[in-house]
Amino acid sequence: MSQELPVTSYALLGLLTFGDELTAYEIKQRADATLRFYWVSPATSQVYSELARLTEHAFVAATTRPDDGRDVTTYAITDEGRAALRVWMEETPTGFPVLKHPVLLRLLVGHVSDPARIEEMLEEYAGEARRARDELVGVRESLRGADSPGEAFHHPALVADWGLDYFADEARNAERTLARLRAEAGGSEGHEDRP
Amino acid sequence: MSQELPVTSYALLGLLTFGDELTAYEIKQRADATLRFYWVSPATSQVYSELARLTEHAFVAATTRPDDGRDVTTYAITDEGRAALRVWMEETPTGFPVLKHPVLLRLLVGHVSDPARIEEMLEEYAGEARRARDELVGVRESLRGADSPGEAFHHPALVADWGLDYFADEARNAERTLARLRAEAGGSEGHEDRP
DNA sequence: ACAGCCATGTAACTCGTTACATGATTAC
DNA sequence: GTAATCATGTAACGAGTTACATGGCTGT
Repeated sequence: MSQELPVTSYALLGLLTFGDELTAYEIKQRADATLRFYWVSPATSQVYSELARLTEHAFVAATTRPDDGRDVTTYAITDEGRAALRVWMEETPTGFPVLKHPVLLRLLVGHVSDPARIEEMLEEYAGEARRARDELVGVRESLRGADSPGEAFHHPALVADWGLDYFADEARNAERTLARLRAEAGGSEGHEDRP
Repeated sequence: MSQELPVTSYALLGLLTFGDELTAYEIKQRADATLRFYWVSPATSQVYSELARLTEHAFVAATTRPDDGRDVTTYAITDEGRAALRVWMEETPTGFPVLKHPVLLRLLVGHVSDPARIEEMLEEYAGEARRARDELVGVRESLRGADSPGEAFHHPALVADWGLDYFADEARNAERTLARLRAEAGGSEGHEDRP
């Protein structure tokens, strides 16, 4: 009954399945630390509105408690929420990944731009991919101790390992393409058939 | 003057830089054949509305010509369009790729689902990634003959080669993760410390 | 005769973003 | 005292989607 929620809703709901109760603010942080790499980094305002919707559906329960004078609201997943997440996982089609890759988009139309600019872009991107990988290494390390089969962070660890490979592959592809472009530029100045 | 267009606009504009003049319908097909893999597959209706906007900006020129009785409109990039594309390429930040990966999202919360369902999902995805790669092989083949440095499809060929690697890596990661899950399930039934 | 492709749009809607606003507590 | 972080939202907007509508031409 009702798989009519956007995927991001289920994603946020999923962040609450690790045994703790979080504020919207903390959920946003958790999303930035993990979801960001392979789904999205929802805007803070969206986190609040999705939580409001999840509360309406009774998939999460909000608890408002005074904390040092001010009121703080924490959210916990409910049994209905867990059931809904399970139904979504098992009965809705997974769908194929969507990749929005501005580097590849710009490379595609590289012939309208300065070759040096394209090379610069690839170099920058290789660096960014390596930095993203380094950040993920940090995430992966933080899972150690509870990442064995059956433990709480086993699946997140599998995801992180996949991500580590992905970013390494991206950096490698950027560097390989860069090397090809440089070899061409160096091999013959401007034109082909010049001995 | 005006980099205020959405990236998809420039993407469609870029599809018109390969020396031909296309109908909206054909642009949609070209997008489905190439852009789809690393940007988006815009809805047909969006192709029409983006082309209308690009025409307003004089980045493309529409030519309506009767063809077998009915009127057919083709679009060609203008000099202004080429200049705008170049400015966009060289003066706006490229941005980091956004990956919406439903397989990784579901794997992350795998502990709320049936393990068999997760394995099934990974198996399916590995197959889909291989099929996507096969389709890209077809695209890559179609570029042969004009893919050398300096030729029209050199950059698209670089992109396609990158994509071939990407999909192979995805299939490999899916299979590796699947193998890990199966090894765990087979190695010890349910719990850990049982000899 | 009918399905499928070619070709062109309009209308309604939703997801998600940016900008804005507020205020309290903590660290320097 | 002032900057950063914690915490919570509202409002306006834009990109992109689905659903709908139309009609001619092409192959069987």
